[in-house]
Amino acid sequence: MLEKAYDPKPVEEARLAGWDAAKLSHSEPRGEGRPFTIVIPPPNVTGALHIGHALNNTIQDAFIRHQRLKGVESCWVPGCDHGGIATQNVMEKQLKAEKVDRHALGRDAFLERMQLWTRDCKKTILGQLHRLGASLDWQREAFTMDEPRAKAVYHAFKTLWERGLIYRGERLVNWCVRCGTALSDIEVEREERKGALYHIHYKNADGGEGIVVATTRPITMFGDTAVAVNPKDRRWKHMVGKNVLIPFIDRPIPVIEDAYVEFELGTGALKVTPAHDQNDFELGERHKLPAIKAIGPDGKLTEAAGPYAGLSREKAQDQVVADLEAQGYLRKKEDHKSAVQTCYRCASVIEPLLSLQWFVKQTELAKAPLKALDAGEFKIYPRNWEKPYRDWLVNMRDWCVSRQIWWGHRIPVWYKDGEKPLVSLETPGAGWTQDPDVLDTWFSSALWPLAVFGWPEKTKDLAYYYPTSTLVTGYEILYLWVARMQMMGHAFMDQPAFPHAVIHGIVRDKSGKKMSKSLGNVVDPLQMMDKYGTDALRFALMVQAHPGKDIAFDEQTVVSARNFVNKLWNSTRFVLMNLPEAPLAGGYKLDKLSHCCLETADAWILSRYQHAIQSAKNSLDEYDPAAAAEALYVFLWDEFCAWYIELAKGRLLGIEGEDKDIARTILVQVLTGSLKALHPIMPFVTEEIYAALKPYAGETAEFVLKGGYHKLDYDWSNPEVEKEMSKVMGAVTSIRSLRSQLNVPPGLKIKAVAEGPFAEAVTGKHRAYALSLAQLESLEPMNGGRPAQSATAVADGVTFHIPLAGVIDFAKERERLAKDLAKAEGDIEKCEAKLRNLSAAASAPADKVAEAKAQRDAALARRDRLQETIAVLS
RNA sequence: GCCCAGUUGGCGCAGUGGUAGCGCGCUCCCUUGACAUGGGAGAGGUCAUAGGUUCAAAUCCUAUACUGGGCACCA
Repeated sequence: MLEKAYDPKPVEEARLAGWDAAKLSHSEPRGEGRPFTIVIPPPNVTGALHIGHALNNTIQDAFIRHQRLKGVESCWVPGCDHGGIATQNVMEKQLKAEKVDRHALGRDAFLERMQLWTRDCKKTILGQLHRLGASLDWQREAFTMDEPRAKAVYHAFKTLWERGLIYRGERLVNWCVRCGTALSDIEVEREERKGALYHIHYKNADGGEGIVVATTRPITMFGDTAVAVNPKDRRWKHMVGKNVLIPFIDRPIPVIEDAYVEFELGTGALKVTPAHDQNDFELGERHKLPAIKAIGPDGKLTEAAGPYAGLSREKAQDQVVADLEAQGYLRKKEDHKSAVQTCYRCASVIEPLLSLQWFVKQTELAKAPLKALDAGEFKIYPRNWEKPYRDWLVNMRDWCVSRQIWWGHRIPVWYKDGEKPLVSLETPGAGWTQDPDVLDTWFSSALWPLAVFGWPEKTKDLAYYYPTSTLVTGYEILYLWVARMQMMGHAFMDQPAFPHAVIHGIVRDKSGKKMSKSLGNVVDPLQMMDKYGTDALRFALMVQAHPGKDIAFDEQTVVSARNFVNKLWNSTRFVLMNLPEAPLAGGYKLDKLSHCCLETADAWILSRYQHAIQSAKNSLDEYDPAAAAEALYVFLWDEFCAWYIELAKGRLLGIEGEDKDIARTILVQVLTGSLKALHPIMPFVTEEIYAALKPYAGETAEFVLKGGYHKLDYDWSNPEVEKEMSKVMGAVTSIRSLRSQLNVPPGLKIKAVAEGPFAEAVTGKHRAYALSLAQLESLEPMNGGRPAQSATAVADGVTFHIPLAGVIDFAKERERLAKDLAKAEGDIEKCEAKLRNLSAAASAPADKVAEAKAQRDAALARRDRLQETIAVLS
């Protein structure tokens, strides 16, 4: 016998051990037909997993288990990402705590420490995924920096180089002064900050009036190589062609014309700093202006800044502004808010810097993914993400892939004096030195769906599993990762890496704020699992995982999910309590029932069951986990437990016989089938229950996943019986409501007589249901007049009179009836409005009219009964 | 500036043309032999605003407001 309450811990441990021993989640190329394949978004080896990972991986696991239950060969590849800058930053923090400098340690020793860290971190992360129940193919674990993946990276680099898609050049890049490296355009975030706009006077070289420029960053003026004005701007026309002097250093620069300059902005005169601004850089190229670096990679001003050389950006800014003011250069200072760019890894201000870097050309690589998108060969769920994805592919600039850090794939390029750079996968011999930089971590991530299956080798795995089926990730890395995997997939395999991308939201805190360590509002998934069980956490996340939407995470949701798990557990306990100790040979099977023997409740629950299962499966097919979770929750709790189990109790308490076995069969089969449908979301408790139930269900599969979904070999859908049942439920509810509102003690059994068109059914066929669920002592059809001193419950098709002499408070009863009457009248009004509408229509749908009429008539009948009753009472 | 999403009871969210739903919370009653991690009964929304389409709009269209996000620009 099961325990009274579900205890997750021992069950989870035992089930995990069982699945592992059976290698349940391992896949090999086999059979005909396409497999269902997912590659995990590899978590960075920066620490432990957070609640967002729990969401991401639970969704994937649900999809994978769903496919396995459908009988599709399914493979989910685990692994981690080395995480480039992010991981190096973690290590640097550790070193800092130990007061060790990375450079003092040296590159090799540093990398050795990184390897050790990575080993531990991978263990932690994979352990957490395992505990979450993620049915990953553990034998396929990959790492973005292991041997096979390194081969893929080098091969990709070399191939792109040979195709002319990789080049090295001096370009303006986003430079993070703190991380000491270049970043790509999408690794930069923008935030609006308050600042000032400084109007600065540049004197004329030959002593004239000069010109006034406006800038937010005066310190860049030491890198100015021109001042530009609009050719149509008459205010400055006289200055064009003249030279002006940069304050303090008196370096002369020309005043030039360019249509890019706008009249209204600032003073209409733009200082041009090609080495520190993207637009200025382009302007400089048009006019063949030199680029002078005023700020170095260390964030300090260079020699070009004359007296200010060596000062940090911040200090120099204050000093320069003070001096400009003191010496009369500053003509005006106005408040100005401007967008500053910040590093997505360390949040420090980005410096646009001219530097020599490696780039991947994007225009060519974007063509195939664009075509695939337009052809519908690649779809993003929800679909509204397709447009931003498309826009990004169309507009992106070349991808800067070199990083001036140590942790990553070293760029496979070698230099030697007097020789052209050599792209080589091997050390080319004496005299050659390798490029010190490493590749952007996203370069290797982009190859992930290829590399995990052995590319560039033509492996059996690659042939079988590629392209993968579905990619599940958050919208924050749609460009950073998804788009690039598609580019690489097309570039190297002529196929998209996956036809579907499922984009989910991020997990926020209960009030909708983003979780962050500094806000202290992070939720630890392990803690949730410890407290409520893994199934509860999974269900709580899934029931809120509406496509593409963020989740406001409230621990209360996990509590109610835990309650649901317990409900499931206890309903199973109930079913088992009502089964004989020795299972029936072959089990209680639906196909042994003759349909004519089913009671209304049986036919009803089977119809609802079929509907719920189908709806859950469809929702998972459509990548809507929340809808699947919701459908099963409602069915199991509100229909199966609240009504069917209660309705079946009568037969289960009765004598042995066919009736009892039918009830048992339906309980066993519906429960078994439902828990299978729930298994993708809550694998542990469903596996445990399945083990207890399967001898009775006549099943022999070792695990839920092995047996697959219940096969429905008969169409149980039955709208008629559903309608009938809802009338029964309405009748029961009307009596319960009466009892509650008139304060009839719950234990007190009462007598009732029934009248109306549905009274015969209620007092006959459905009598037992009404007696037990409404706590009735007796229920008879009304003969003659209504009983004296009685209260009245009016439901659709049936009116109950319940003698309550001595118990009833007639004032309360009148109040109650008046309320019901008002409701009935409201309903009538709504129905008639609808009927007026429909009859006014040229082509009123006949079924809609009939439906509305039936609704109105039911409401009318209820009103009449209520009016009669009220008349009798007054 | 352009684009996208959201705006539904106290809170968090479903609901793509036909009488407003769920979870949590709240009120009252109940330890009846699966479950108090439970059961029953209730209270509580003119579905952001203004127009429009339609016999009929939370649902479709247009505009506005607010919130969030993406992109671009910012001298």
